[in-house]
Amino acid sequence: MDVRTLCLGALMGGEATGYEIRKMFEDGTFSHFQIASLGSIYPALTKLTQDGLVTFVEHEQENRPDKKVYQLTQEGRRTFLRTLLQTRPAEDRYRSDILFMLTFAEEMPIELTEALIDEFAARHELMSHQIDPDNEDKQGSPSTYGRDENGNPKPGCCFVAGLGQAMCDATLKFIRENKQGLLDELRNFKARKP
Amino acid sequence: MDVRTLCLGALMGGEATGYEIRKMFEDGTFSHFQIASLGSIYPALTKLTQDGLVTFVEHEQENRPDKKVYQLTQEGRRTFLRTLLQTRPAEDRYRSDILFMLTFAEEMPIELTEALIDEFAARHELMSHQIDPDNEDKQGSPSTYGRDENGNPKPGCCFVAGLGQAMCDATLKFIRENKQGLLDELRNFKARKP
DNA sequence: TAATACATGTAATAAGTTACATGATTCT
DNA sequence: AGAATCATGTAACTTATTACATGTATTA
Repeated sequence: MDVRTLCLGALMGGEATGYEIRKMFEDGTFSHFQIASLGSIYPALTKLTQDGLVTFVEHEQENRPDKKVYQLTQEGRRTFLRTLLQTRPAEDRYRSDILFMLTFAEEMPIELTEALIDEFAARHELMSHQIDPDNEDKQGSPSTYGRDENGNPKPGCCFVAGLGQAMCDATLKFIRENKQGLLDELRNFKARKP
Repeated sequence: MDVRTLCLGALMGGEATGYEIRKMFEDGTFSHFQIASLGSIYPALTKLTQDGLVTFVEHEQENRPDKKVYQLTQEGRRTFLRTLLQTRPAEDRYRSDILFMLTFAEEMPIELTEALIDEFAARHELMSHQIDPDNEDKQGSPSTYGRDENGNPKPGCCFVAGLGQAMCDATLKFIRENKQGLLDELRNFKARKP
């Protein structure tokens, strides 16, 4: 799924600037299962504008670049919906340097192993927070996303959020239950053959 | 983590061909948290050979290209271990078209939603299988990986495999418990405003 | 004082994927 | 008969990342 489609999807929840769209992928609704950086979002929005799938209104600001608030056109909405129906979703891909490194735990100092596990846990704790739809630290954030016009949470979003939460919880639980065991094993392992 | 490092890691478990290394990322030990395609593995091995980090022995075969069995050099092993100690692991990144699409469940036919969920479940079921270290359909596979010279499973590998399994299980459990609920909600949702 | 948030945009670069090229054997 | 497995390798292409460019206001 290319960044253009991702942007269309992001705008399904209402108008937003490029900067705000990035936040959805960094912190917000989509953060745990899609990524898109500013360097790809801005060109994508330009392209979408040329193709008539989005329009923008320029809001002047003091001491800042003009803010461009993008919105789907009818054509854009239709296109996105069509894409949804026609696209065979690509394989999920998860890549984790930490897990790869932990595979070689025997070869590194135990402190490093522990640090890696702790970092893995910390990141998942953070993710768990970001997913939480009730978590509105983001006071007045652009997050109409995940909710419809009446402020009701959308079932699809809830389901996906719940799934993300479940994955995080499982990860954290596994670490709680197995970290010490691994570290002990590693100490034995190293004692036997130094 | 670039493909070269990934290849070095793959060879930490013993000798292997480029083709076999790909399998480790496709089906094997690393499949659930790293990816590497043949088009990137072969050039990486060539580069590593030039740099003296790996060597290969050519085994002639009938009716096939000669098989190149790669092996770490001492220098290669040292380099990998150093990388392990020095690398700040990059952020984990998970991307899932299916989850992205499911976010928009309200906008598509219920059958599609269900199909997407089922496919997501099926893929995780498969992954769960592939992770399972006891799963030796791969009779006599090159998988010395995850085990040391004596055939003992390596604690680090077990931990990572267990974690992957836990994530899969959590995902499957969540789907079992929430799929019907979502579909019902969607039916209500659509009944209210068609 | 340094970093972060806000705000957009471009361009060089890096990186990997897909497709092409070749070809026998085995499974379905 | 067709697909998949084994086996390597190259090259065109796509794609996104990183860095650059610019600048204020707020927070730590």
